[in-house]
Amino acid sequence: MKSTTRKSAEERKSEIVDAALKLAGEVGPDRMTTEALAKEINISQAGIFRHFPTKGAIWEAVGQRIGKLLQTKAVLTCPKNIELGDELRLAVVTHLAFIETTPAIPAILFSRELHAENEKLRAFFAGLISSRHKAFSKLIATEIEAGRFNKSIDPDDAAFLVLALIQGLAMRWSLNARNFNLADEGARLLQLQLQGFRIEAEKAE
Amino acid sequence: MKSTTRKSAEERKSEIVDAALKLAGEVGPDRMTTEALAKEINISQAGIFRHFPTKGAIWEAVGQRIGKLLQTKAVLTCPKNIELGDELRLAVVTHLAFIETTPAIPAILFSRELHAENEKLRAFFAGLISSRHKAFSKLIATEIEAGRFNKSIDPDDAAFLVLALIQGLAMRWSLNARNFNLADEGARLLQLQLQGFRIEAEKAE
DNA sequence: TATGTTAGTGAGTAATTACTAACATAATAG
DNA sequence: CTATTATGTTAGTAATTACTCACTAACATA
Repeated sequence: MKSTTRKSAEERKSEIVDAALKLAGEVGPDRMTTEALAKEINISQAGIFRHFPTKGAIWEAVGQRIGKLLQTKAVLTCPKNIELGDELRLAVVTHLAFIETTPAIPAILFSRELHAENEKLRAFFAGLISSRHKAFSKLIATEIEAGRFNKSIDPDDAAFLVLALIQGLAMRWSLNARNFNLADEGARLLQLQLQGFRIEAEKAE
Repeated sequence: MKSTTRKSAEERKSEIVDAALKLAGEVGPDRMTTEALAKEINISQAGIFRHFPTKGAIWEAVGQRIGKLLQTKAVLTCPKNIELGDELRLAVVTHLAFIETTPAIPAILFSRELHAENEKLRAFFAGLISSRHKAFSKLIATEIEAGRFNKSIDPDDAAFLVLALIQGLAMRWSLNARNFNLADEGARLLQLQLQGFRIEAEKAE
């Protein structure tokens, strides 16, 4: 199929990153070959390398795309059918909802590409996670100062528990073929988690 | 290097599984090639296939080995320097200590081999996790019945939180090049986690 | 000691996959 | 309208890796 129209490099690059995100979620990061990528957007495999010098560069671009999405889109994807008591719950449920629409994220997080092959990608994700941890920690500190959370709690540790909740849930979601609702399940577990942090109120129903 | 002594098939099989566990932890499950396996035990690469029909079969054997280790060795590896308040904490810290001595476990849990290539291995690990979940859930239910945990807590959900704690911690450990003490860090976080479940006692120091 | 069995080897093969080289044509600036 | 550049193609390469095959040496034992 000889193409008659060509796209700008910018557009193609974007298409390639789109396809990478899609395939990383669908078939897994390590099966996302340059061949599969090429088929997805209907160009030749070699054509990919017009736009990225190495496959590693594609992964970097995917990382940056995810970073951008997290900034710009995350809030929008927050489901409206969940009651939100506070900012922390908003942040967590929003994050989960975003993961649900972008399953490539946990897939990449559990991938060989990240853990063994691509140091830059690992550093990038480590940074993302670290920034989430800081954000959660800050929100928790605020709750403590406001007297809503027990003041004996270390905000950093509590933030680790919340992060672990997300990651553990993502892992279970992944192992269970993504066949339950992340945000719903997460909201329920988070309720229980935060209840443990809270000071003497509605602990028993 | 022509060998002059030969080992029994049983012995060799065991050696191969040992080497697989070791290499999966050291270089990662997906870099554990049959070549590397062969070098590790000083036989030819082809020799591996005298004992296992496919590489997948090796993974299955590794899974079973891990299952056995969990049963028989887990309790023994529990570190003595940690005070244990109750059975639940014993179970979790023991589990973490075992992971620490067998880093192949999280490595496999995050591997493509498990998530994408080997359905049997996935099922096996899913079973392991499920059995841990049940065990934790039971222990938590006991605590609730004994009046030490808040009775509004759902034991299954609470067990998910505890499991998530372990898995999230293992992920952080893995991403941080295993450069902190799993059992110690886990014991501290668990303290905070369980404190949230407990009924009105020593909540503030 | 003859004979069959089992553990082992060396030399391949087929498939996959990131990446390159040489060439081709659409888009576009002058 | 033409020259140049950017985007694309086809056809390859080199490396990796699970797995096979023909054959051999150690071992058991009748």
